[in-house]
Amino acid sequence: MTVRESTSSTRERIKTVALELFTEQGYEKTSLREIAERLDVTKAALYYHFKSKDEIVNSFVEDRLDQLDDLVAWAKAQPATLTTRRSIIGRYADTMCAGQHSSVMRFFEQNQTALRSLTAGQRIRERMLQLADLLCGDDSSPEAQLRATLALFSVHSSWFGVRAPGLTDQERRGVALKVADELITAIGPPTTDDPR
Amino acid sequence: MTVRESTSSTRERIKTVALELFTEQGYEKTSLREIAERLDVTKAALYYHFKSKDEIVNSFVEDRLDQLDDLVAWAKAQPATLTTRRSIIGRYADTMCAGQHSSVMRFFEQNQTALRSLTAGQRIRERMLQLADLLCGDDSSPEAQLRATLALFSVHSSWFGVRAPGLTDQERRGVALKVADELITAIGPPTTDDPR
DNA sequence: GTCTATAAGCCGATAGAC
DNA sequence: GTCTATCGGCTTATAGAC
Repeated sequence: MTVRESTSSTRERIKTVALELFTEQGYEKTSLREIAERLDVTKAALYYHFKSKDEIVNSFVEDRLDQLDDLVAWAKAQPATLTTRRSIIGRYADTMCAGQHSSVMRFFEQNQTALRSLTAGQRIRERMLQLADLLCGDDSSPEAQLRATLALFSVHSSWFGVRAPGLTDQERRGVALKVADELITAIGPPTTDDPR
Repeated sequence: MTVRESTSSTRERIKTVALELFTEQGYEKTSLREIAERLDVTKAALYYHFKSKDEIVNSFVEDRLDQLDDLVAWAKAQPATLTTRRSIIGRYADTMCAGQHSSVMRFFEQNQTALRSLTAGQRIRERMLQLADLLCGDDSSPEAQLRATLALFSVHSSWFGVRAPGLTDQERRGVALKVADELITAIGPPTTDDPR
C-alpha cells in the first residue's frame, strides 16, 4: 500500500504523537495544543484531520479492535479444551508483537477511567472480558475468573512491567506464556479436559 | 477516638466523596465543583479544609502509605524464604480488608497516569515495587519479576475484578492467596529454599 | 466554617482567510 | 491543508463578608 504523501502522513503523525502523549501523561491531561506544538502545527490543523479529541483515540483503537474480534471469533469456534486455552493466550501474545498494538494496550491500561466514558474504551474492555470468559471455558468460579484475568495480564505485564532492557519480543512472549500456562492449566475441573 | 463533630466530620466527608468520585470518573475529570455539590457546600468550603486538589488525594493516601511501609519494613527483617514470601502476600491481603485501604488501591489502579505527576502516586508506586522485589528474593530474573507482580495483582484483582456479588472478604482473600501461592512458589531456584 | 463573587487561565471546538 | 482569531465554557484558586 503506497502512501499518499502530503495528505496522509500528517494524519499518521498525529496518531503516533497522540498515542505517545496520552500514554505518558494521560488522556485528560494532554491537550490538543500540546499535540499540535509537538508537531509544529496549530490546533486548528488537528481539527482538519479529526473532528474531535475522542476521534483521535478511535483512530488508533480500531485496528486493535479488529484484531481482538478476529481472535474472539476464532476462539469461539474451538472446543473448550486446555489446548484451546493455551492457543488463545499464545495467539493473544502474538498480536502484541505487530505494529502499534502493544502501545495501544498500554494506553488502554494507563487510561482506564478516561476510557470508561469513551466508546473506544468500552469496546476494548468488552473484548477483553470475552477473552477471559473463553479462557474460563465451562468454569465460571471466582478462581477461574481470577486465573483467566491474570493469564491475560501476564502477557501485558511481560511487555510493560518487566524491567529488563535487553529482552527481545520473543523472550517476553516466552516468559509471559510460561507463567500464563501455569495459571490456565488449573482452570476447568467441571469438564475433564480433552475428552475422548 | 471520638469525633470532633462540626470541625472534623466535613473533612472526612470530603475525603470519602472525593475518593469515590476520583475512582469512578477519574481524578482529572472530577472537579471540585462536583464534589462540593454532592456535599451541598460550595467550592470555597473545600478550600478551607484542603489547600489544593492534590492535597485531598494526599489525605487518604497517607494512611495507606504508612501501612505499606510497615509491611515493607517487616518483610526486610525476614529471611528470604518461601515461607516469608507467603507471609508477605498473606499480610498484604490482610491490609486490604481494613478501612478504606482497598478503595485507595482501586483509586490508585484506576488513575495511574494522573498519579504519575502526584507525589502521592509516586510514593505508592515505589512501595509496590519494593514489595515485588522482596517477593523475588534473590531471583531478579524477568520470570521472577513477572511472578511477583502477578501475585500482588492477584490480590487486587480478587477484590476489584472478580464478578461474584456474594463473595465475602475472607473468600476473596482465600481465592487470591491460592492463586498467588502458585505463582510465588516457583520463584527462587538460585537459592534453594528453607536451607537447613 | 461557610458563604458570594471573581480573578486568571486553559480547554475543546469553530469560522473564515489563504 | 494550514493558518489566525475567537467563542463559550469550565477549571483551580483566592478575597473578603458574615
